[in-house]
Amino acid sequence: MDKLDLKKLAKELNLSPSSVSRALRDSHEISSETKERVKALAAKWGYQPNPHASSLRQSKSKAIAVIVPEIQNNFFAQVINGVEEVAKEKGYHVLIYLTHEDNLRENEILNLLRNGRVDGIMISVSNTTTDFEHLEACRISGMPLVFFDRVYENIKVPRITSDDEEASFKATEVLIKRGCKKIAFLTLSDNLSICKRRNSGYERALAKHHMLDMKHTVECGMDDELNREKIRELLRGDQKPDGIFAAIEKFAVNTYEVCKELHVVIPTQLKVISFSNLSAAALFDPPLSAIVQPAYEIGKKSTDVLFKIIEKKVLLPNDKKISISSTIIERKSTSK
Amino acid sequence: MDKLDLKKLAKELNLSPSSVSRALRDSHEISSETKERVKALAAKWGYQPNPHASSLRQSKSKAIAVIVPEIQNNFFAQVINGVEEVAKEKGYHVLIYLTHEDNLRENEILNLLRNGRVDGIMISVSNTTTDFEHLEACRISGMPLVFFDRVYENIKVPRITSDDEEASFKATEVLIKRGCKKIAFLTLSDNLSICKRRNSGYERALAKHHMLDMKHTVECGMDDELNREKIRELLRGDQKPDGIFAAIEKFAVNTYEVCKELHVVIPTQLKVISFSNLSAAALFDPPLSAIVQPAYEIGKKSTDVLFKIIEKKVLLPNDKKISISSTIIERKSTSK
DNA sequence: CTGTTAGCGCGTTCAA
DNA sequence: TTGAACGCGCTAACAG
Repeated sequence: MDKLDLKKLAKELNLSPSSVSRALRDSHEISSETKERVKALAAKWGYQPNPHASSLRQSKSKAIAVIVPEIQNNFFAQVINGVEEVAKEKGYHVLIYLTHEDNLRENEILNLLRNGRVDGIMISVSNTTTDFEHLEACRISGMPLVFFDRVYENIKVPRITSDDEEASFKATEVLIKRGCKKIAFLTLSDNLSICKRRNSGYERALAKHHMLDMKHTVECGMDDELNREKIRELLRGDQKPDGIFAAIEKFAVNTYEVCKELHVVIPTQLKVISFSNLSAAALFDPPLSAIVQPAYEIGKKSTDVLFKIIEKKVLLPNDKKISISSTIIERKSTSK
Repeated sequence: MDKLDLKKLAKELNLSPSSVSRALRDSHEISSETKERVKALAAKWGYQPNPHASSLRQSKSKAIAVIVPEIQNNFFAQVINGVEEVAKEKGYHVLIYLTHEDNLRENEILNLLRNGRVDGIMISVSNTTTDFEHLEACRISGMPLVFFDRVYENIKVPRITSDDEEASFKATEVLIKRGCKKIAFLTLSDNLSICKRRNSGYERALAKHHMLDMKHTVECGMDDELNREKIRELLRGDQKPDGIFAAIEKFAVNTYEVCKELHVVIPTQLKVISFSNLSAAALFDPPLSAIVQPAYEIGKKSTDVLFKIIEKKVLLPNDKKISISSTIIERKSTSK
């Protein structure tokens, strides 16, 4: 059996292609009798409409794009899981693009998508993104667009995040309540929305407990060895902290590595808490106290909002800025 | 600025749309002078051809599909990373589909893709897949298809895997050399290729060391609590093993959980080794000995082979069955 | 309720 | 070297 199209179905059924098309799309202007006939044959022959023809005609692709910095990260993987779930229900397809934290790559990807390949875009911006013209251009072009987790506040599109500031505040307080006097904050780039918010939460907690003078922020990056070097310095210095709050899971891992190396005992000598969506954090030595973001929910909610835009529904005010609560799981790494 | 198409470019340049099209595709029958003119304007205006029109015309989509059981698993995430890398270089787009280990879902997805939406498919089959007609139908239809990791041997398409049998043999020998006398094997479904191969490696090692009578296989599943229950039984029974070899990372995690609960000390009372691509396995308590699969390489290689098929290149005999070596990292969980 | 016609935007004829 | 015309497969507009 070779190429199957509407015309072939139509000929077999003694109908016109357009009637077949209408029948398959459940048009109200087709008798239920012929609908049945058409659908039966379509099913029997396993007919699938050519998506390119249909997309071309309707100028919509039935596909959405998810742009993330990396995928080898439980958080983003869980988000994608949520996205796929919602997309599937809508009969949509999901395209994945990785920026590898590269602003240039992010730019290229957005360019590729500016031609109708997708009906909407969800993005978590890369940490090297300081120039947002490509995103603004995307918005202006009318492409449905949603930010999640790592957002850019100056562009007026819906943002779905977790409660970073509040969660960081609480996490810092956990350390304080467990007796920490000097808490260092390991963060990524300060031009990253999540880092800014997490930093505010950290500062607010310090301020509340009159510890602002002990504030110590260390900017880490993507390179593990470089991070370890910075953490080594930190733990060897005379301003040695007794608590570390890591804004990124990776940095908690780096901290654990250095502690092993330097024989710094967690939690006795150093308490650690971190953002992390790794379920195996409970098996760490010692089990890592974690701020778990609602990744799957963020994925689902972002996709919901994106579809509202695609379907030109009215966005409620609270669709435009959604914050979903994280959960703090205290484990041994912050115990007394 | 609204919709941009060949016609608009053509008008501005005083050329016909077909000439513009040819110029952009570097046709030899266009003067290099006009080529430059055309490309300059296209770049300036940020022209991107409509992918649906072009796909419809050329019957190719410039997209490939990756079908995986789940994404919240470092192995598959790393594979996708490799896939995206190669696809990007080829100017291809990557569609992601999750089966959630559901044969039915797998079936539906393959059906969706049977109409030209993608030029090729890469799949790691779900563990509930026992009926392979949908895959065979896909192959017969002429759709470029590649299996990776979890393959189905009876369908004649290229398979890219890691050296499961050999790696399992070695892993089992690690346990034996560290003094284990009773080694249990935690596996998923026996109709899964990887599990079959991993089981053979396990058996071969036992046989070599005359321990086949101690063979003990436990079939686990996707439900963590159920798995823990099975492991609890195992560790409480009078046939209590002194070594566990987990075919799937998840089961090692479940084992650790149960050991904590029952105060079974690893590695003194029980040694553990597992397939795992989790870099944080080094931070476990105790650090987990792991068989690390070359996930990223599997992703890249699979995509390379898929493109060879798409481009109708001749497949060398050793493109059809590729096995890439895993690496065993011994850590404290298997020390004496 | 159904058929006919036209055109989505592109790339490939064929003709000049 | 370029332009005009056609059709990929589908669906929306217009008839009947």
